[in-house]
Amino acid sequence: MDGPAPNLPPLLPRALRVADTLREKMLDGALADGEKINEARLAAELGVSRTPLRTALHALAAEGLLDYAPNRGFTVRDFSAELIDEAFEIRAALEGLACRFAARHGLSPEARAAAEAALAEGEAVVETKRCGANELERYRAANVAFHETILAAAGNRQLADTLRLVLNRPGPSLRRIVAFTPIDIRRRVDDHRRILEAITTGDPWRAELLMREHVSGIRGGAGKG
Amino acid sequence: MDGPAPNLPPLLPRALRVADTLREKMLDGALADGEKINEARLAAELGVSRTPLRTALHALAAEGLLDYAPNRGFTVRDFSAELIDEAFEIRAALEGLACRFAARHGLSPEARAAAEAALAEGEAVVETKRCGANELERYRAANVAFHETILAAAGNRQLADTLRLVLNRPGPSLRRIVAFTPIDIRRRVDDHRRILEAITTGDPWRAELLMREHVSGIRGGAGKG
DNA sequence: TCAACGCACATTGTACACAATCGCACCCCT
DNA sequence: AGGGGTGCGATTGTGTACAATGTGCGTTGA
Repeated sequence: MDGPAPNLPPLLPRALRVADTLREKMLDGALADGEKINEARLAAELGVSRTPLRTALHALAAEGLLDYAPNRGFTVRDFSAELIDEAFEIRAALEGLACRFAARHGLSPEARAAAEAALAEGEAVVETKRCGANELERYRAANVAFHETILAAAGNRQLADTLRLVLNRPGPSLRRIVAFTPIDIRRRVDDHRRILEAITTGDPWRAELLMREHVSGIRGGAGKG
Repeated sequence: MDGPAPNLPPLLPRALRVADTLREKMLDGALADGEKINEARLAAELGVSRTPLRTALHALAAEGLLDYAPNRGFTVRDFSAELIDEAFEIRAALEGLACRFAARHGLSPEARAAAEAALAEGEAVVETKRCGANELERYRAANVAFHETILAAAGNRQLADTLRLVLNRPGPSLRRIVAFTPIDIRRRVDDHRRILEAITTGDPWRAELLMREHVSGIRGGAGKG
């Protein structure tokens, strides 16, 4: 048996922790749009040296979250309203593609079970006819599970990576939870059912179309539906 | 008048030069798929210290060109045949989207002129009825110009960034120039004409569909058409 | 013989110091 | 007074030294 505190904490490299922290700050709006980043100050704030910070900054710039100008440093990219709309359309296109791939490959029994479970959970939330914080959180979790299941079933890592980049943007971020009416949730769950049906019946193009419409429909209403 | 050698070379940061160099190597296949990267050795080869090299590596990992495992370093991602097919479908979806945006916004007079010029150049190549290295290069340039014009006309930087990431992958890279028959070129130029027509007549969905088909059709034949 | 432990080497992660560049204000010249 | 050059402070880019972690091999004990 090992000592009282085994060998953990796993101690991820600082650069990764810093990158995550900065992503959070950007999603939370703690880093204002267009803000210039001072490496020395930010490094001091985060309690690390400039080296891992710079690693994180360059990675975030490559992800498209920061702007970088040689010898002039980094600035926070701004994601204003119209840009967010456009980001949703990109997300819709990519998730639609994922849906088509999933339908083409067919769902493994496990994937199908997971999708059904997520769907059932969503319908259970609808059944409550309520729309409090609790229901919202349950739906959000079920929704994320549904989308991730399909993305996994697409079996395309490039697509998954690309989509994740878009999802990390402030706009279509999963964490944007917005007020729903019960009707909104119902409609989205209905969407999910039809999408799953199209996938299981092996209708790739219909599956893609439905998913695209589904994601596009979110915008103008809310967060991740 | 300025001196014999003004103030140049512009001297981009080494990290950026290194990143470009590595991208080239990956496209040229000079870095084998799955190869593990030794920072010290590679830094010595490139004649820089590990610092800018690591910056470049992390950026490339964020772009999806490298795999990164904490404390275990970087490996070159492999892009085998089926992955390339899938990358083309991603590209098709994104370029289709760009096409729709361009059709929705409408083309500025300059953009339209540029697109027409690229198209005319392509048709001029077709007229030669030849398909040597010279014609191929002319068509390639015209093709790139056409696609870039539309992408620019889409006026969506997020989409442009996302697409550029996909284009930097070994598969759908612009630099993959493959042998064409004159008929291939003719068909692609015809595609271009119809796409441009759909854009100028303001038919966004048709424009998207045509572009998607156009890009999908490339695969199974060739490089960037 | 084999498994588990532990040491030593190789490789990656971080900090710090210094060089290069940029921005700005000041000064000089016309 | 205005335009341009110039030096200084601030910020970014790079090299290097060192700490932390992972990996492989040899040893040891049953």
